Order: sequence, then C-alpha cells, then structure tokens
Amino acid sequence: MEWFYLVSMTCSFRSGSGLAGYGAMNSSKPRPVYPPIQNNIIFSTATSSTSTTVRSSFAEDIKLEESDHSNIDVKAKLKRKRQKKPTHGREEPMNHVEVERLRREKLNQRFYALRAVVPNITGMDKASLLEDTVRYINELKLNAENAESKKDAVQIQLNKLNEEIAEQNAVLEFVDEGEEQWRMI
Amino acid sequence: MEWFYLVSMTCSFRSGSGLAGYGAMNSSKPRPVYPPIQNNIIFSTATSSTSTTVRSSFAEDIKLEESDHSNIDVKAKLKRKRQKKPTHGREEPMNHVEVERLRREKLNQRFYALRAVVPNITGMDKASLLEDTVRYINELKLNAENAESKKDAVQIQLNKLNEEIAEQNAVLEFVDEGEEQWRMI
DNA sequence: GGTCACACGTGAGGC
DNA sequence: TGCCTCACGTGTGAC
Repeated sequence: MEWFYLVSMTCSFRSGSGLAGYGAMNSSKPRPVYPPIQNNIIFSTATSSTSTTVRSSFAEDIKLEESDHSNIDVKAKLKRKRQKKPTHGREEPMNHVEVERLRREKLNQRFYALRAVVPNITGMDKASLLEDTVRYINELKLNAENAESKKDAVQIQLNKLNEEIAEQNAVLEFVDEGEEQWRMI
Repeated sequence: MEWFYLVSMTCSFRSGSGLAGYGAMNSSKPRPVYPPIQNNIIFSTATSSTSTTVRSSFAEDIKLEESDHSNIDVKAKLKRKRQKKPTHGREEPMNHVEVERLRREKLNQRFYALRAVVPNITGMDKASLLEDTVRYINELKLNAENAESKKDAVQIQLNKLNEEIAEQNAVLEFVDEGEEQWRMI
C-alpha cells in the first residue's frame, strides 16, 4: 500500500503537460483511494461521537479546497489561455480538456463530501455510495417521523394530565372552601 | 423544448451497434433531461403528501428496471460473448466497452434514485445534486435531533406531572381518611 | 462563438 | 488470473 495518498492531492499540479495526444500521460496518475473512514465496518446508529468529528473536519477541508483552488485559480488560467490562441490546429481544444478535468474534480469532491456524511457504507464504489445514501435518507426520514409522532403522543398525554390536575385543583379548592365554611359554622 | 424525454429511455436498445469507431453513433442521442420533479420550486418541510407518492413509485420503477435488465440479461450476454472470442484483433475489447456502459448506466440509475429522494434540488447537474444531498442529510439529522430532544423534554415534564398527581392523590386519600375518622368520632 | 454538462470508448490498476 | 472500477480525453448537443 505505498500508493496511499490523501484526497486533496487530486487538486495539485494541474498547470503543464496538456498535450492533445490521447492516452500518453495517463500512466503517471495512480488510482485514488479513499481515506479509511468507515470502510467495511458496520456501525450501529449510536456511535456518532468520534467519527462525526473526524468527518466534519474532513468535509471542511474539502470545502475550503474546493472554493479556493477550483473556482478562482484554474478558471483565471483558462481565461488567459483562451485569449492567447484564437483558432489553431492542435492547441485549441486544450482548455476543453482542462474544463472537463475541473468538472470531474468537482464531482469527485462532492462524492468525497457525501462519503463523509453517510454512515454504514457497504462498498467502495460510487454506485454503492449512492445506494447507501438513498437508504440512509429514507432511514433518517423514518426516524424523524417516528420521533415527531412520539413527541406528539407524549404531548397529548401531558395536556390531558394538565387538564386533570386543573380539575383536581378545582376540586381541592372547593373542598377547602367547604371545609372552611363548615368550620365557621 | 421538443427534446424532452423520460428517464427510463436511457436503458433502452443497448444490444447492437457496438463498433469500435468512436464518435460515429453519438449524434442520435440528445442531452438527458430529468423529469420535472421539484425543479426550482422551494418546498417547505411540511409538504410531503403528494410528492412523496409520486417519487416513491418512480423509485420503484427505477429499482425494477435495474434489477431486471442490468443484473441478469446483459451480464449473461457478456459471458457468452467473452467465451466466443479468446484473443482477436478488434473484437476483444468490445465486452469491456459494454461492461463500462453497464457500469455507467447503473451509476446513472443511482443518480436518478437519489434525485427522486432528495427535495429542494437547486441545479440540474450531478454536482449540485450531490451538494444538495449533503445539505439535506445534515438538515434531516438536525431535525431528528431536535424532535428527539423535544420529545425528551416533554417526557420529563410528563413524568414530573405524574409524580405530582400521585402525591396529590396520596394527600387526598389522607384527607378523606382523616375526614372519615373525624366523622366517626 | 463560447460555455456547460454529459456520454462515450479506452488504458490502467486493484482485488 | 479475470473482473470491476476508475480517470482520462474527446465529441457533441443545448444554452
């Protein structure tokens, strides 16, 4: 496992080597691997004290990296390159390549952010991630619904008890009043 | 807007025309557009009676299509094609193409399913979808947490009131008993 | 005409 | 070993 590297390395050194020849510079890029957050480990729904902290800071790193590098630096570079060459034979579709690379990069960052938010991920591929995301959203919806209905039920019980207590207080007051009147006689 | 078509059209007619020449049959495929479910309309969190039904049936369609077509039919076809040609000049990487197509298709179905589950989608592209998904998950988490804590608070109040009522009942019983004894004298 | 987003085929690499 | 997933460059249609 010597090819392990972090997520933000995907956004590094994007300036040179933009030749239009296809499949030439493809071998220098290792396959990305995801940081070992909740890989193949089934968590119960109650273990969210430590992992949440780690994942939150991780998502913040992603967000900072995304809003700093992608949206300003690369786009300005693209603008400059575009104005230099109006229409040539081979250097024209280079910015298209870079734009596409940027789009892919952004999409992958969103995937990483999603991976940081969704627990109980069963697989490492993107399809499994999306599947688990749908499952998790439905689960959360059900939980919220259950908690809400339980809260409503308890609230109804509490209101009923409040009425009961008010009634009992009225009875007590009446008894006290009668007792006092009875004593005055 | 005459190029509007449904989602399940992406999964149709995948059998023939697998030539290795690139970019030939690409012009007959229009740009995919997503069904008009909650597009640019901001829903509040309380409107989930009609839209949920529509989205649920839609997700079921996706699920059925995926588990029927992708996992059995195409894979069996790939197995047969693979055993026929061991190593040839041009027909060998065709199954790779088809496998890749299948993978892309599956991933897109997951994207559609996610789009059916997540409300308040701000953009039509995949990156925005994932961004809104993360936002929605955090929102749901917060909602569940709030409902749970509210439920706990109301439950505590109810327990306190129950104790109070029991105490008052004891007092009443004591008063009744004393009154009875006082009357017997 | 330029931008954006997408699907496609393809090489590479991990399991 | 083959199977599967991924990133890449490219073509293309809609804005």
